[in-house]
Amino acid sequence: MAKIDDVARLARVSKGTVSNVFSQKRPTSDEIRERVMRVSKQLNYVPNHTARSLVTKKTMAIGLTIPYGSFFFTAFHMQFINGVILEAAYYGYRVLLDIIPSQEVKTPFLTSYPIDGAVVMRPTANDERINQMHLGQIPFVTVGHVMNENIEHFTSVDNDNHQIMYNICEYLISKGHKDIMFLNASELMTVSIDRKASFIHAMKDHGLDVEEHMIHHKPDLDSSEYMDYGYEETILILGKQKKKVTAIIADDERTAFSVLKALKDLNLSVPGDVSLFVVCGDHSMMVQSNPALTSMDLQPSELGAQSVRLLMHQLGVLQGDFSGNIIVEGKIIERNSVSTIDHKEKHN
Amino acid sequence: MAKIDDVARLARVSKGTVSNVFSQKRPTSDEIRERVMRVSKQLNYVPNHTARSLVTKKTMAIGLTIPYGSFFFTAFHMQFINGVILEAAYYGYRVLLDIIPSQEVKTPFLTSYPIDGAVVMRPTANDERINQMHLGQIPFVTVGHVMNENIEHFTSVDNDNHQIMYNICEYLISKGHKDIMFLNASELMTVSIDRKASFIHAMKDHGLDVEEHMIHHKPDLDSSEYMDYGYEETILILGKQKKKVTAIIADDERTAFSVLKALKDLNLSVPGDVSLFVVCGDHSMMVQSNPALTSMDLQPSELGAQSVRLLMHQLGVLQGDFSGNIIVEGKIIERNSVSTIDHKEKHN
DNA sequence: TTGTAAGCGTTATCAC
DNA sequence: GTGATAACGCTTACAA
Repeated sequence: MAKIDDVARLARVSKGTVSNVFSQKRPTSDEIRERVMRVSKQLNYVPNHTARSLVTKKTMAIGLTIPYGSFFFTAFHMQFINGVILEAAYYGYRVLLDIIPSQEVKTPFLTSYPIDGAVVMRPTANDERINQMHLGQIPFVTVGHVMNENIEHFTSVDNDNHQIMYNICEYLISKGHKDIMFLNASELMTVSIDRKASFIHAMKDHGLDVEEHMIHHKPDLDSSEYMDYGYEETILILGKQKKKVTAIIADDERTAFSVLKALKDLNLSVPGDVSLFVVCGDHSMMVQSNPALTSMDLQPSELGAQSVRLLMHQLGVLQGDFSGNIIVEGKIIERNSVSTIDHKEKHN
Repeated sequence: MAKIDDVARLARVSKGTVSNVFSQKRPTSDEIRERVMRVSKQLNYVPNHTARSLVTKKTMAIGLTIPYGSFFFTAFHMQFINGVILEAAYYGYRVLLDIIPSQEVKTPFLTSYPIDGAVVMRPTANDERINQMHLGQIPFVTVGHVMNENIEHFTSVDNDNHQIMYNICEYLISKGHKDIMFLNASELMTVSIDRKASFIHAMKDHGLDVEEHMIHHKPDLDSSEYMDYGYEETILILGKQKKKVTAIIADDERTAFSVLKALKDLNLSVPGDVSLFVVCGDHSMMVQSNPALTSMDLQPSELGAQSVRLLMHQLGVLQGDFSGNIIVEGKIIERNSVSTIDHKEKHN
């Protein structure tokens, strides 16, 4: 590969000038610029990204850290990633997928991350990756709030998980549901902690008790139960234990579909016997499902875009020291999986 | 951030020695290694990735190039990406998402790619990105074969699209279907070219004519029709034009769901009136759909892993100059969306 | 096994 | 506007 000296020599200018032509950081005369570009094309020269990074201390890449424990992407992840990539590209940044797989990895020793900043998706409590970023002094914004000791971090994007969960409960309760089963996200994630609290809160506010069988958490990725989350719980609680449950809240569409399958196996109809509410999920899937699934739209793509914008502020790409929380609204989208319970009927 | 000199000074060794401790390329005495590590921890030192890259000429990252025109990920993409990331991580490589968005981008001037190699997903005919890689001398493997002038490239991973399409057709024909509508992928992608050819081939082999209304191509991403692909075609051909169609082959699950919706709107049942066959698609979705969708499993995750392995051979990480095509098998998974046509019944 | 010093390919700082 | 030259932080011969 041709290097800057080759171009400089052939164009009979100094390397500094060639550099200026490409970086556009200093003006150059038309004549020289043209000559340099012509020679560059001829030699097939492009500036070496790594060398440039070494001196500018910018990699023009941001890391996208996917939560450990949700390695199988859901629609939420995909849409979020879409939002991040698109927005990052807009500012000339590339996205480095930064996933810590649970499997063994060959990386012998760590090095610094070749990124200027990072978007950390759904941090867990005391998330080790957050500590890493903090130590490495890498600017980052999280989706979902940080719960690490000694780290006060106020740059994050999130839905208002408290509000969202509260709204979902009120929605269901207003339809006459009292026996609600909540299939929450992984216990480790901070969002699930918030949602659980709000679930309990909302129930209490309406004079409803929360029993143990009503809240479940998604198992770890390594767990054999991971893929069946939703199915097993439904079979167990509604089938074997014969608990009364009139509505189920599922954490994502995969879980929702598992529930649907379990309900079918139990000969229970939706929403006739049991109502189903999905937190997030892919629109086209929700629509087509039978019945179409009522859901809470978390606007993942918007979350992704906003998180990048926040990061750009931290990196100085966007003006203004904009740090803080951005709340993206969640909207209930009514479809056909939730029905109203007529309590008089139930009295016989 | 601490640098290697700081560590060297404090540990009273040379920078070369510190380097050796971290890179493990040369043996170091236990005593010194320990001292260096202790000081490093104390100073919070990690080797600078960029500086290392500059001299080793390795970035330890591979690019993952998602096809232009399919910016909305399907299950195929997600599973493929999963396969790539996992396998790359195993060899200590990170993955740089390398998507060329159709929108305007701020990148003023190009630089070299900070990657050691790339996986190019679903290249189009005369794919510009392939030309770029070729020019930049970046090793790459494609998923789907290359159709660029002057570029002979034999390192790719693929399903046997000819065989797959042929098998699908034979499967449908064996069930008595003669009027099959094929909702193909984007016209630009090389896979769609192969599949179209095989579709026609298979039909001809069974004495069936292929009329114009039987083959469609997914519109461009920018097109307003993109999201409705499947719905519009079904309404148009089966509804307005009242063409006889007993089976539909959909390119992905999104398209399949759109078709399902259109069919419902047309008051046509699946598989009673029309059979539906999906190429690829997410297992959990296909299973839960009503009816469960019969599909061809393309094993995207396996494709991803294999493509990385091939790339590792090219990068010398894996031994042996393994270049060529790896074919990943496609398997028909029978569920409930395809029915057998009894031709006697149709004679009244 | 460890130290020394010459790069790696840019950009940045000065002069001019 | 342009040209020298010193960084940038590391690896790697080569020497010791």
